[in-house]
Amino acid sequence: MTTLTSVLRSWSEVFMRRSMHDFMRFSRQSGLSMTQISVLFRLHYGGACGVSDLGDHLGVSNAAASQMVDRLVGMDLLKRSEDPADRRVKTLALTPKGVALVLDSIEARRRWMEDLTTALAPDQEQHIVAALTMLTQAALKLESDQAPEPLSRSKTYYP
Amino acid sequence: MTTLTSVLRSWSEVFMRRSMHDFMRFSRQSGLSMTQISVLFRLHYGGACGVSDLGDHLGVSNAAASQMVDRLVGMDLLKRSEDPADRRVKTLALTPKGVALVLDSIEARRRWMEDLTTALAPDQEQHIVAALTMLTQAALKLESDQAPEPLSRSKTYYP
DNA sequence: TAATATATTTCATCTCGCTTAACCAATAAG
DNA sequence: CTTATTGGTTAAGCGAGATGAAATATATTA
Repeated sequence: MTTLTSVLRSWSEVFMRRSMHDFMRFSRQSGLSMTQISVLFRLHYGGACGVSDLGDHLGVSNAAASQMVDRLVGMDLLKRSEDPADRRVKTLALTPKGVALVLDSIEARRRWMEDLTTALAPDQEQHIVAALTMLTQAALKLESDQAPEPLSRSKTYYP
Repeated sequence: MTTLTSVLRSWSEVFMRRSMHDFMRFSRQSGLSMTQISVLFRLHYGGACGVSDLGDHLGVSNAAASQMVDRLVGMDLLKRSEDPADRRVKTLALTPKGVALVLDSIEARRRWMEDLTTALAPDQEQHIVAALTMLTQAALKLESDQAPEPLSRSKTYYP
């Protein structure tokens, strides 16, 4: 029998395999650790921030965050600049090279989805759109139901 | 307009957020690194194997694999035993504690899917089952089309 | 102004995971 | 039987990433 649960499991298996595979490839090609990638995506999606914000985000001491930033700056992926409003804080932002790296990764995923789309018959599309919409909304509802408290630092960003 | 691509992106966002969140939580709670988790899942899904098989799987030297195994044995998650057929090889297998850890993680994912299922109206189910089936098959087809060569060591296992 | 709090960096030190090289034991090949 | 070859471990050393404690510079508060 094909219950929703089993179909869902099959789908997430193939989807996860793909995602993980892409992630690993990205990590190897760029030579970046998971943490470093997380920092880049945090800055891309979450916008510029200070060193200790990053520390909070990663769940790590300020000293560790500072050193992490230092390495990324050394790779020309991040730049540090003084916040004119409060000259204690160093505003962190992606360099053009950093942005390019992030966009490449996003593009790879987009391309896969595009390919997937073309692998489907046009008359299948409509049903799938409807189904995925429902599924996404159900998942979002679950998310808000199950996390009445803030997800706090676990707000992870990924390629 | 809601193209399939955009729906797919929304879905993968929420799905990935969930998966990553679970993964990170598992990693923190168990105190295990990504590599260590990968080893446990490799043994769970792939069955017992020798030290160098593990090294191949992880893409590292035998020495590194041996040390990794040593740490996991120290945590009572793996056990080493001599293969009676070829006494050079040490057969690796999960201990009960190791199995329990893996099963916990699998169970968490299963529960989420279960919850997701119940968050859907029963009359939606049928459509979603059909849609996901199509989607999964399309993705699998893509997979086999795009990887005529063996994916080799990239055969990752995940929680 | 003086005292205190905040943001970041630096330093010494630790652990993890990796590498290469040397090594031992068991098996396979000549 | 001798000589590779193979599977695994050990040792020395490296770099990443973490920590706590101390240092520095800027803001805030009493």
